[in-house]
Amino acid sequence: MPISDCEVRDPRIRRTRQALQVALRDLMQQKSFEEISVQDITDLADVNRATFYDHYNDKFALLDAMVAGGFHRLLAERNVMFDGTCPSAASAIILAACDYLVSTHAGAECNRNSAFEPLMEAGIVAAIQRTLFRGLETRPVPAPLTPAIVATTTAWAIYGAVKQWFYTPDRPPSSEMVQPILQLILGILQTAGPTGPHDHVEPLTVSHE
Amino acid sequence: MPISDCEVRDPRIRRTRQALQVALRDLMQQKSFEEISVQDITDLADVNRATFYDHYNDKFALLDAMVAGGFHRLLAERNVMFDGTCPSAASAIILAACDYLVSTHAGAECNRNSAFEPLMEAGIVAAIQRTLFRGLETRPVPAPLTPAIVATTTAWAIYGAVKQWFYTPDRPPSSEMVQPILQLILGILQTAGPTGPHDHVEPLTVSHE
DNA sequence: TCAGATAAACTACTTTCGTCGTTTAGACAT
DNA sequence: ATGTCTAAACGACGAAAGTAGTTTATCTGA
Repeated sequence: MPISDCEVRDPRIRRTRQALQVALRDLMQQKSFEEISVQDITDLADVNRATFYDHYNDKFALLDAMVAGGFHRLLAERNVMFDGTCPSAASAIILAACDYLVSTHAGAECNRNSAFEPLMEAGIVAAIQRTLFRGLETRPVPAPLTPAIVATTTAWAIYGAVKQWFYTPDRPPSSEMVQPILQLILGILQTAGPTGPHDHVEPLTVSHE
Repeated sequence: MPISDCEVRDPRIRRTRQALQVALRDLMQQKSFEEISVQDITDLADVNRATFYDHYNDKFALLDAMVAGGFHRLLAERNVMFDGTCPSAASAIILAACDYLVSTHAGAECNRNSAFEPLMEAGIVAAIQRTLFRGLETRPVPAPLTPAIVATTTAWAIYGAVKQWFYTPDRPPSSEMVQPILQLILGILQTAGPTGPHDHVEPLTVSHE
């Protein structure tokens, strides 16, 4: 039975799981997701096929972990942290989502079929949601809303906007879309009241490297 | 090879596909989605297993068609039409999403794993998006936004809110959540300007039966 | 009504999936 | 260093997934 992916201490587990994720990523440069078998992945990762199932329920679970982890890492690399006061950190999240979507669709196309896209999308949205929630969980929101609802709504809204931008023919560069998308979703975030003690909050630091 | 699902003339095709969808729906009252095999579905639908693949690529595609069609039908039954002016029709969409989510999760639980949930969610969101887009496509929006982007963003935001409500412990009844959720997403819709010729637009008619 | 078209049934086959039980070997604490 | 714990390897198995080709039955249009 598979074990949770976060906070794995044993280096053997990390090595194997990373090998599987790298193998899947590389294979997706050539084939579409549904053409890839578990055997293909384990062959390339050089682990036994049965071992695969010690870590993931199926290839969908592997994809899920890969996307969620990859996007979360992208946010971490860019030092994106959201503390509840919106503007700059939210922009960084939007831009990261644009970049990630572009990067993952660089390889083989025809992934618009099957369960691939919805699954990848769910992973991205979940990562955005967690980031937003960390900044919102202590803030008051009018009942019956909750910080979780505000965070989830914003996360889904952001991804929806980015996705539609991505599939727009002759889309403008992502840098020009960040502000308009931010304006779209700002109304949701403003539902949350000011953060507890202080009335003024310093804008969040965001650095691109 | 599967054929598109909309506008099927041959009654044989309609009968078979409906039988498959009904079978899957009934089976999901007892087992979780991933426990259901194609054989189970075709046995209950009383069609040959090979015939299944004449209509759908796999059971995920069947689920997709079932959810999208089912939710679309729910909207149609309630006479939900969105013509671009927000309030009442948007409320009806939100309420329908709540109801549909509750109804589909009435049977076997443990569907939070695997690809089931993301796939179902994608179907619902797509149906919401199409409904919104029909009402928005002729309205002006500030560049570089497009009616499609506004519609998609709203659709995803609505579903995100409803989903998080659904998973909230001791959640209030859906009727009490419609207004707060509407307030959350209203800001997005208001990005779209007034509909073409007339400055005042009559509220959309919505009837529940 | 009849003829052509085509969906469905059916059989048979290969591939992939998912699991089980055993063995091997690497990680970690003492 | 040494012993214990446990992940990984491995082989084998049955079940399910897909696919291919042929036959049968039904719809559709003239």
